[in-house]
Amino acid sequence: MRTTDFPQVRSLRLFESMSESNFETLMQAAYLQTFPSQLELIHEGDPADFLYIVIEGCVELYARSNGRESTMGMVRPIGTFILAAVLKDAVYLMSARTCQKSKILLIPSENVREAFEKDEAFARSIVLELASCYRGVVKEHKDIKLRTAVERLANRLLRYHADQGGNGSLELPYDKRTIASLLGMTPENLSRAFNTLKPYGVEVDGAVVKLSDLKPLETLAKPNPLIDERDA
Amino acid sequence: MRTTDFPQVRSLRLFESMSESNFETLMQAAYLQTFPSQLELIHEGDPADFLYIVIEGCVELYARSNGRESTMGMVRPIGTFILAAVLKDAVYLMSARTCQKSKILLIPSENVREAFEKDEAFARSIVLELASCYRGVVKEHKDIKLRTAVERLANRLLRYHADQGGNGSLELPYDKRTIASLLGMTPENLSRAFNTLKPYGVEVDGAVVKLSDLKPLETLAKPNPLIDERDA
DNA sequence: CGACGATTTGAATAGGATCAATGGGAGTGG
DNA sequence: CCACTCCCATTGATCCTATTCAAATCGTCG
Repeated sequence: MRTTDFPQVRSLRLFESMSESNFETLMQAAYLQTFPSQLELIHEGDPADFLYIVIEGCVELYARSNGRESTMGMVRPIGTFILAAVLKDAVYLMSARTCQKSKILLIPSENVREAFEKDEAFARSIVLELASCYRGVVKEHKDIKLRTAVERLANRLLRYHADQGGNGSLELPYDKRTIASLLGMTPENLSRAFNTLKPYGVEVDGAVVKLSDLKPLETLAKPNPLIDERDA
Repeated sequence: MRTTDFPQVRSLRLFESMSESNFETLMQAAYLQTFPSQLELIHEGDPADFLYIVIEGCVELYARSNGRESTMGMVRPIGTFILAAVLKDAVYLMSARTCQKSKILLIPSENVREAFEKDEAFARSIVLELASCYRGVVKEHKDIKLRTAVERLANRLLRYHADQGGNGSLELPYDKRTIASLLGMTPENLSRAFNTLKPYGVEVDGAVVKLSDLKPLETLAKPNPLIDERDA
């Protein structure tokens, strides 16, 4: 794996201030692999052998307990996952599977920790990355503890809408079943939540959602930057 | 504030590998204050001016949205809170109030970030601390997404029981209303959940809970180390 | 003793889950 | 190109969980 293969990886906040030679060393230890859809990449409880970076495709993070399963997050290019487990040399708390054919970069945990020890700038970048991830989960936790299912959906729609340009229309980025699980509800309940939002100007056609009037939707959703806005 | 004032602070994982002089500098910038019970220390949305360390007493982290409020966590000596906001120079995502008369050490954010820039060992400690906090929230998030209220209570009781020696009896560490909010339910529902657990050998008398038979309780709770166990 | 707050209990309601059945593409094979 | 199949999404009916509102009880503290 040569450094020049991945300018996008290099440009990740996590790596950009790393020294060239340390980055090179890290990349030389890494593997680039393409996986088919629906392949389980990691399984919760297993030791964290690799840090994963999604180069192409999409990865779902999920967790199981008892007989239940819930989607914990989605990772799209260029994004990393399970950094915390790698740094702590602990077991994964979440499982991960591809939801499309995906190109993934795997960096052995040991090498990440070594680079973390050797490269001061990298250690600092990791702090900021971890702090962002941490705040992300806190926001999700607030979302689920402080809002009803319909409110969570309304706010999520507003977020996707803003992300996609805010021109009155948005495309759902994942299967509805996945979105339902992300939002902590069943697919049936998601479907009903969409119906509940119809009087608020939400029109669903497959994966396309049209928002004909933001005002009433925002009144219902009461978006809160301390929950809905992504950190810098 | 002199270094020798706080051997316990120095011994925090966060500070123990910091250089003596940097630690001294940090402590000299810090304030030690005693606050009465029920005082709001920080308010979500405000800029993170200080890193807080609980020396004595107890602090509740909570969040509000819409008209609702939920307890996000409790901090006891010697524990820090809102490290992530301080490092990112961002606003607090949670509010905090004392739940007893408490002695708190406040370190100006700027000084923490300065130490983080200057002291390599400190930066590394922060990474491990943040990674632990991150994994803690992920576990709470799994808890609430994968379990019913009764299951959450059962597992929490088992955790307190183990923490307190596992001799068949435990004391609830907080008000029932607080525990209810921590577990994501109403006080009424907590009361009913206790009743539901009665046939499983759970006997409640005020803040004292007796577990007469762990087997059936564990069968119901299905404790999962990837949710219930604290990280090292 | 009296007052207050916390907890518990009861009744009614709402929110969400489950089970079952139907409709609707997307992809496959003829 | 069409029929078939499969999976996803939707809808309906019902059940269960949890919230809300109200009232009673308990304990503590002055």
